[in-house]
Amino acid sequence: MFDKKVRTRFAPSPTGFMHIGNLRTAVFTYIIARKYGGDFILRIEDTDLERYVEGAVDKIYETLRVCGLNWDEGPDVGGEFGPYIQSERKDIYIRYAEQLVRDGKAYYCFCTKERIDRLHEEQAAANLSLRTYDRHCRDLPEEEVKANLEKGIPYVIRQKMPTEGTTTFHDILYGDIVVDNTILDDQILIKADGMPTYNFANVIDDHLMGITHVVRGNEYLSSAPKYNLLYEAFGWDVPEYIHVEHIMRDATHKLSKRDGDAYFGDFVEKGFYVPAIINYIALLGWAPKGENEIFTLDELVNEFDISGLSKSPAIFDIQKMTAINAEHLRRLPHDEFKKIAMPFIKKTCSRDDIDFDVLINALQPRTELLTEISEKVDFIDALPEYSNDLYFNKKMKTNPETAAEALAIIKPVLEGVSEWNEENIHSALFAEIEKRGVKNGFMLWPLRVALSGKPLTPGGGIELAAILGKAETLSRIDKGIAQLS
RNA sequence: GGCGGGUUCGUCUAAUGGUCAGGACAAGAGGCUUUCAAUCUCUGAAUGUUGGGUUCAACUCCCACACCCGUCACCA
Repeated sequence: MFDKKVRTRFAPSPTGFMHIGNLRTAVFTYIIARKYGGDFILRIEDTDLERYVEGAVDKIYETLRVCGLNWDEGPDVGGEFGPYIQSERKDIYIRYAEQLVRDGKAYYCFCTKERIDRLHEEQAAANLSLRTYDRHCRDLPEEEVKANLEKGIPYVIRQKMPTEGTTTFHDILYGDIVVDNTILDDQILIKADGMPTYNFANVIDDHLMGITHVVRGNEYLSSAPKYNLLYEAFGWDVPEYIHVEHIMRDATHKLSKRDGDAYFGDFVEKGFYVPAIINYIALLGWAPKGENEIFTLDELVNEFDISGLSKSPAIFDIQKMTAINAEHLRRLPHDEFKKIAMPFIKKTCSRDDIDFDVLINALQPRTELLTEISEKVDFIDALPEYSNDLYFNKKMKTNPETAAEALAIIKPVLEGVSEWNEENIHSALFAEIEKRGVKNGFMLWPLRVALSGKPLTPGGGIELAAILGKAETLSRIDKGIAQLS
């Protein structure tokens, strides 16, 4: 299976944004190349002129780069098997198709689109289960072909399919798949506009570029046997195929653009951290050997094994993805998390005289999505209006009256803290708590409320005090006392 | 409809003839705690609610059936 250097390719069509299912295919493709010390090639399949979207190629580059899926050969970085954009390879395909015609394995077809449509309608009306081309031009006399060509009648090139027997196709995951040749259509190789069809261009390019492992979506499984016939016609070796199942929205629907969140960019916008996205989608349709499921891309390469790939569709679960995201964020070194979190903090917090390191420490274990951060720190700039009801806490046995008492005690204690840091605030407060023999919550719950005005905060009263600084802390305590009297 | 493929807790999956069918997310209960956060502990939850066969033994192999997905383009 790996007797020659592994070469894999990711071959997207520039028709829009990067779909998450497509990205997963890219991830698997990349991983296989890296895992076996091979090359990862990027090829742009733009043979459908009508569906081409301006800027889509740049989007592909950008997404792959952000994800760390670096390619060894491709349109922008070059390579010895270029060009890597199919529209620039037009002549190559035509040359190979014409070779097949000369060998009697393909033929010019002058049938109009209208004729084919009519044919299919008739077949449907006759309740035929098969709708194939009737091979009208398959055995046209040579003179007629020549005459038509000279007259400039538009044509396509079709492959002659065998009319009997079976074709066997092999997939690493699915094993041998055998189909009856009678169901095979004389497929079009070159379209009337001179562009190759996807099927044809794929075979030519994969062969010419020395691709050893083809990873692609499951939707190609049914048409796969046709490929073998093409390889056979040229006398080429067939690469290994790995078809991966779809990512589903639910049991009966694929994750599609209609769901609004099927694109890579959508997830980034929602606050997902890129390595976590990669990690999660890799887990959709693939399972590691051990019980750990948190991996960076490099770790995935290390951990990957084809036998872990699944043959059944996987339903996308945003909750699990969120959990994995949170875990990735938690594992980040302090400074790395700070770098990532800062832009989100800055969205609602303009102050820079606060203790960011304490804030980061409080935030890091509590962040599931990066976008939550902005809302979590919005009390720092200005204390929001809040209701005294927040001072009620059943478990802590606090209420507005006990809170007023507690804040009055806290104020002079904190005023006495000369070097303002988390540790000193903590020991000053706890000394007082011990002295008075009260519950921690008696003092700390009101402090947290007075400093934040929020029911939920990154950290408790001591951390908030450390973050806000002495002056701001004391001023907010005063505000709390005033509001309670 | 023909053809191809698939089917284990709600979800992702492990177990490729022998395990109390395991883990993670989610859910529920509890502990700790300065929060409804974080963390820890525990619980419930599945082999297609099908039917046959092979075998000492079937989630695993075979045959039906059911359901789901894909495909049948001058789209990829």
